Amino acid sequence: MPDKTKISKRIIERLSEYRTTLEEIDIHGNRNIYSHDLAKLCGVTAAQVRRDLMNIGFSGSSARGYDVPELLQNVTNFLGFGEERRMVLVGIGHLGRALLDFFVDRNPKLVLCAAFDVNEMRVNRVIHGVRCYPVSVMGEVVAEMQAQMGIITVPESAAQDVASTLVESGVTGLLNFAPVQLRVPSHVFVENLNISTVLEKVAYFAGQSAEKER
Amino acid sequence: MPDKTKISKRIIERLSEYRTTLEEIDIHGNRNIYSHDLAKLCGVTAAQVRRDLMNIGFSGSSARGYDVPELLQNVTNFLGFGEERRMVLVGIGHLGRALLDFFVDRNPKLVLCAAFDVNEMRVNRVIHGVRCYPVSVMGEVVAEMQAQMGIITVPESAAQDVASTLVESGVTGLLNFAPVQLRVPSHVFVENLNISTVLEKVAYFAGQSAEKER
DNA sequence: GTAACGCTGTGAATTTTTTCACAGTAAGAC
DNA sequence: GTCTTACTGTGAAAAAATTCACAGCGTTAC
Repeated sequence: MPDKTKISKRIIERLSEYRTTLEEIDIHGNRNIYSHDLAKLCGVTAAQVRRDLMNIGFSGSSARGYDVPELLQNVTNFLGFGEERRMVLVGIGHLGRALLDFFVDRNPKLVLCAAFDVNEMRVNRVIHGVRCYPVSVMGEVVAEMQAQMGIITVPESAAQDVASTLVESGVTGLLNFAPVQLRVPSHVFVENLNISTVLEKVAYFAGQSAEKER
Repeated sequence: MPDKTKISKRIIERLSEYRTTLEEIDIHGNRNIYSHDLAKLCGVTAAQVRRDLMNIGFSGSSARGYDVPELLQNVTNFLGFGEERRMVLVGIGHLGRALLDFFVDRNPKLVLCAAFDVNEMRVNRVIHGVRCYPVSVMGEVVAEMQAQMGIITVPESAAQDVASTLVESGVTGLLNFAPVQLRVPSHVFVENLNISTVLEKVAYFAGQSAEKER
């Protein structure tokens, strides 16, 4: 494990992208890759790639670039996928179901181990291999399974309660789709993903471009 | 329209969040808000809020803070929601459907006006008020409707073709869920939203927190 | 052998983003 | 009226992120 220096969110995002890309390159059988090429595939600059890899203490060769399998291994370990991570999903609406669907055949070290919903119609069954429970047993099940992460796709009004319960049960990372600022202890990491915000951003810049075009 | 200075992605994201929050505050009937309070609701600092509003040329009062309806109006206009924006969705899988669902009762100026899919089973009908077409007519329909934005939720292998067709038909902003770097002309804005990347980020920091706890 | 090439690793410079800190101001108390 | 208070607007400082630019090196060509 390289070092514990504080690594920023931005760098982690890029490392994750490098990892996904490297997996594909590895499958294709390419043994080496230059910073320049990896950069292009990920939409960043070559200097950025080199700097990021420097940050996690990985070195390449000046003639052959980076060894793909070795780098993949290193990035994977750095991100903590050496061991299995368990997570749960709360809220089995359309978005929740899309996520359940999404997990089929994804990162095998990120395991979605349970899903919860208040609606009785949606629980006590298995969707895409994931068992669905009523929220009433959420705290208990999460603690028992030692899940580390929670994905929140419930309506805004329920999000804070869900978050609190998850945190009490040992969860230290949340991905929150509800458009509300969650209050959690400082040791818990929260990533907010507000679809409206993302769309409005695209709308703004789409407008800018359209303006320039005229 | 305030000014032409280059405004960064980061600022636009925050403005969008302020906007959503202000709408709720407005509905609640509060007429004024301090930078400090808006900041807390959005998870940023007060100085940040003041700086951002300064960037779009909005001023408050030293005694009453910001006038809520006026600020909401200003931010809305700045983001370009004075007029209607049309967008289309390509890929009516689980994620696409979740997004169709999501749009019910959202920003009334961001109109999802059509959806497309290759699968014949999914088209020629109306889902949540949105008409679904086969991709074969996509270019034609998009151009006719003058859609400005496209949301791509097709598999990785089809994403580039879809993007190219959309751009040819006049789209200048893309929200891309496929884990691939799209090649588009420089006047087109692309926002990539890779769920895997977001999750891996949460996993990393959840791990860090869990480690600290021990 | 040695020359030429094109890569990495990385200090240093630059640019961008965020925070600090305080002058200026309007409202309310009295 | 004057005093107090708590806010905004904003230069300036600080911090963070990115890019530059080049020394140093392994490989290949000849």
